[in-house]
Amino acid sequence: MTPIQRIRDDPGKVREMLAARDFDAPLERILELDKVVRELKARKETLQAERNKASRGGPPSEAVKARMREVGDQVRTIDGELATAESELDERLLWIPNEIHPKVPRGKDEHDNVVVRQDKPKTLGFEPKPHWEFGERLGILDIQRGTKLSGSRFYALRGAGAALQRALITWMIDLKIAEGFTEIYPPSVTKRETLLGSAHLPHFDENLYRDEDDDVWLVPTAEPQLVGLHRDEILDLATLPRRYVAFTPCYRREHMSAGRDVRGIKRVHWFDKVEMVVHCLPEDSPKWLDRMTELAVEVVEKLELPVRVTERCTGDLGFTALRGFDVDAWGPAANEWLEVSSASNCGSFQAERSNIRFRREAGGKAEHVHILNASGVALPRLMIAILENYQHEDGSLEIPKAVRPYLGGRDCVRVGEFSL
RNA sequence: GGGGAGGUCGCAUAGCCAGGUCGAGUGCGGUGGUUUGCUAAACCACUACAGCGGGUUAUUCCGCUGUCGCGGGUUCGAAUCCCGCCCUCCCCGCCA
Repeated sequence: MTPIQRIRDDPGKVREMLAARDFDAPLERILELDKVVRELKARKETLQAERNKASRGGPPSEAVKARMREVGDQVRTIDGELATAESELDERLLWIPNEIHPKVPRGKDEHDNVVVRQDKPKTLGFEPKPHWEFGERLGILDIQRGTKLSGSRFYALRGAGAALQRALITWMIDLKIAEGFTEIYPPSVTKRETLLGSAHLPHFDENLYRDEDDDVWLVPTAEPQLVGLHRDEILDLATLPRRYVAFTPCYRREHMSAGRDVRGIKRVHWFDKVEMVVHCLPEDSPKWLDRMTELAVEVVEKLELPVRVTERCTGDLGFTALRGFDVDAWGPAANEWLEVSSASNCGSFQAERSNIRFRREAGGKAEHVHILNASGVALPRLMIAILENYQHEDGSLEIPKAVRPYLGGRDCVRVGEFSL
């Protein structure tokens, strides 16, 4: 159901949803605009019906022409009012978040998320160094020069550090391909329309980089591209579920989090991510949420890193999600759980905005698909977890067994191999 | 960047140059039916979507409006004329 349908249908329910998400929207104003728009349309259509009738069949008399000139003027007047009301209505509706699944735990922010699973943090037997210190000493992470090149919150990987990340990307994509996902390599630059479809616009607006001249935007994740792939399409039932995996760079301005996580590479303006998106039948989306969460967990587990899975509460759910889980890896030096993936069931929300449908049977009515996304997973935090869990006291880094085949068999990065 | 062609109902096309029952013809595909031992073929019918209103509210139904890449304009009336934009194809140039 689209936002306006939901509001007409049960404004109280929408109000509850807004409160649960700690969001605000002028529902009264929206209902008023909706009413105005409908009335104006009704009046306009009556006039148009009269005009169509008169112009059917051939040249009308001068008297009729004169009358129709009047009708035309009236239509133009209504069009003006309609444009004003409709644009305000449309704009306001874009700011209505998705519904909330009834099972979602209520809560204010991430502190109220519910732990579903939590491994024991690994102990190293010595005091682990933070990833930035460890990585720079080993010569595989160069934050200073990244900053020199591009500013704060940028970094460069060096030598085996760069190779490790590249290996992780390939390995993670291969895991998804083995699960039946199709790899996509989409542009990392996109259009306004695509971002409106995935609902990154308008509410994520201030976190996005853009080029004003050409109205092109840098993607904050591959999600808008993997959703937008099927914009304005009716998907063949036999091709569902559509499972996609993509690697892209991701760009975020992070103006909202200025001052937070400033050290290291936990929160940066540009990072790499492997992302999954599934378009499926509505009845299958709960199952896919679980499955995609498992696929994110799989990555962390195969790297033999401690895993935590939490279910996001109402206040931390995000604009587009009905329900979602976060997957974290433990960082022993950071002494915190690092969010490496966020899995969301967006239901029909993005499919409605992107006009993506399917038919259950030939000639049947087209229904919106359900769309889900999950990171599979984000690289910087995975790199942090590896640097912190696999460091040795002598300053060398062990390479997790799972990615060794992707690094020509390399099992460690020795001290002295690389230097900044 | 310069020049040319073009974007029409799932696909392919007609209609545009001479504006008026053109929301739109034809072929293919699809759906239903007739015929048939079965299949094929043939024949017949149907075959976009959205919004609003009415009847029913389980499905079916009726009326109106809009949509011929998108947005404007001209006109009593636009798929058809004019302007802007987007996209595709071809040729030339330039850069990789």
